[in-house]
Amino acid sequence: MCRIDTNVYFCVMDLFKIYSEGDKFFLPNLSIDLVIIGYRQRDLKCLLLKIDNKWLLPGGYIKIDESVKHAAKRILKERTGLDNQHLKFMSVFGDKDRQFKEEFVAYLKKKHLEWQEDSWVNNRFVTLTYYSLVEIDAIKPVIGNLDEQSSWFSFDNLPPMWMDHSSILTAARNRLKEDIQQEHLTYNLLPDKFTMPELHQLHQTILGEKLDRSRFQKKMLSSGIFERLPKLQKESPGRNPYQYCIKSKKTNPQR
Amino acid sequence: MCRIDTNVYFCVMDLFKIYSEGDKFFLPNLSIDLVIIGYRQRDLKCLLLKIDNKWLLPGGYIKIDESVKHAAKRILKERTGLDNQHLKFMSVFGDKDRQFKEEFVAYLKKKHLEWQEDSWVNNRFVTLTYYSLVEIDAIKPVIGNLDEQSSWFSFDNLPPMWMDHSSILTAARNRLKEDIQQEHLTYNLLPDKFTMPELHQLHQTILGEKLDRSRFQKKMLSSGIFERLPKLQKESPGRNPYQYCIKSKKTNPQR
DNA sequence: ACAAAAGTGTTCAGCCTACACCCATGG
DNA sequence: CCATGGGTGTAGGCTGAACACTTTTGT
Repeated sequence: MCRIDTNVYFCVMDLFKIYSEGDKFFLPNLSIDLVIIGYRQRDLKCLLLKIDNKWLLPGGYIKIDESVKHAAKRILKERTGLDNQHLKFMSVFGDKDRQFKEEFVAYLKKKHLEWQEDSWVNNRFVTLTYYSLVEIDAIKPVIGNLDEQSSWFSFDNLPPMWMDHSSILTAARNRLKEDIQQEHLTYNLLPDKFTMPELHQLHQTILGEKLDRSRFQKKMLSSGIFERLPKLQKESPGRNPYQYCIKSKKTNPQR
Repeated sequence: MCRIDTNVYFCVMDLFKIYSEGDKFFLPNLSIDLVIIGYRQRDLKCLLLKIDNKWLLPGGYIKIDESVKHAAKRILKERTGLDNQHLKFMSVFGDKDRQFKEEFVAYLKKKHLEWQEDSWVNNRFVTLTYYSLVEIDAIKPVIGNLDEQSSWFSFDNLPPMWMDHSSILTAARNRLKEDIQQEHLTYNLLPDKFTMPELHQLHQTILGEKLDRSRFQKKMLSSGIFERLPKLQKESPGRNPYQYCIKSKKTNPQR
């Protein structure tokens, strides 16, 4: 058993060591990829990292003495800086040729890292994907020591991506559409206080269709998970909406 | 790349080789476990294998040059003898201490197999679980070279099981309950020709509650996936039910 | 003919839908 | 006081629930 604190690990070990000996600390054929989803200006966005002019999902590996779920939470925390974010398992991507090998060769050479034919990163990886709904303004994206840049992209305007990460994004986008019909989870995308018109617009964006305003409001309120706050006194032209918060967040605060 | 036909592999390699060198052919920390579900005499059953007085789910490993999905299908075929069975991904079990090690020690010693501390089977395994709905009478369970016996068990009367396989079964039982509310897949548990009363009883068994006969029938027929056949002419006391088959099975036969 | 079991119809309630109306606020 | 936009009410239609009724067949 090798217990290694992730922070220590990422600071102390150099890249070479990660790539040559990572399989001593991580399960060698499994990875985790996260689709971190945010919402701003009527647009669904996801957080991506840049390596060598192509983008990829924030992800990581599962430590030998760590559960899969813990790994996913840890990676999410590493990337967003926050605990207790929404996190939901999506699916398994397990194609037989699913490996970075070909794509990484050029990049590693460029970085003057020795190309190791037998390095664990050349392995074929089965990846477990999760999606997480976050409030964009509450998190501060953290870039790792390989990534050059992190940025939010609209789902409608995605950049060129590594390997099969585009398909993972598409799957997440579709999955979210299905899930919100059953579960109330979209408030995770909004600040702690939000209005019904905001929530309404968010659902319309996710589903890509108009929703009846009246019915939407009644459906949401009948769920009983929202608590109305004193009305917003502000600068809008017409009547101002009430603000709402999530009841459970008060009794059992999430952040 | 080592391409090894599974049948050849299972016949030629001896147990010792599987357990000492399996990691040369399989992804070393991943397994697949199947909950194969059948239905007989108003009872939901699952297919289990016996090793050393404890039972376990039929399962297997993913070959290095094989997709996860293909592995699941292959394992299902190995165990049931049939292609194109229903198969649906369920979930990931990835606890950090998820390994057979402790439990296998006693058994391997009993079998006079040398206990190898560093054998790959001692690894911690993340398992990908699937469930499959099958027609009990159409399949002929195949036992592997380790299993002593295979048998169908009622979900209400499960035997002692290896590791966390009981929890996997419970998860599958609950998942099935949820899934049939959304999807029409239960016909997989019945023969190609079946009656509405049979389907009705099956749903009642799965859900564990009474369902209105009239409404059930109308709901099923309105889905449009069933095709009515000439009425059954047989030995029942009252009126005899129509038989139905699945339309898509005729145009696109599943077996 | 009657009992038993399958198939169909009827009624009622509740929910979804669409839209109209009311309310609060800024100009 | 009117335009703007949020909040609420209401009439019509659809679907689901409960149960009654009809049909078929063995005894």
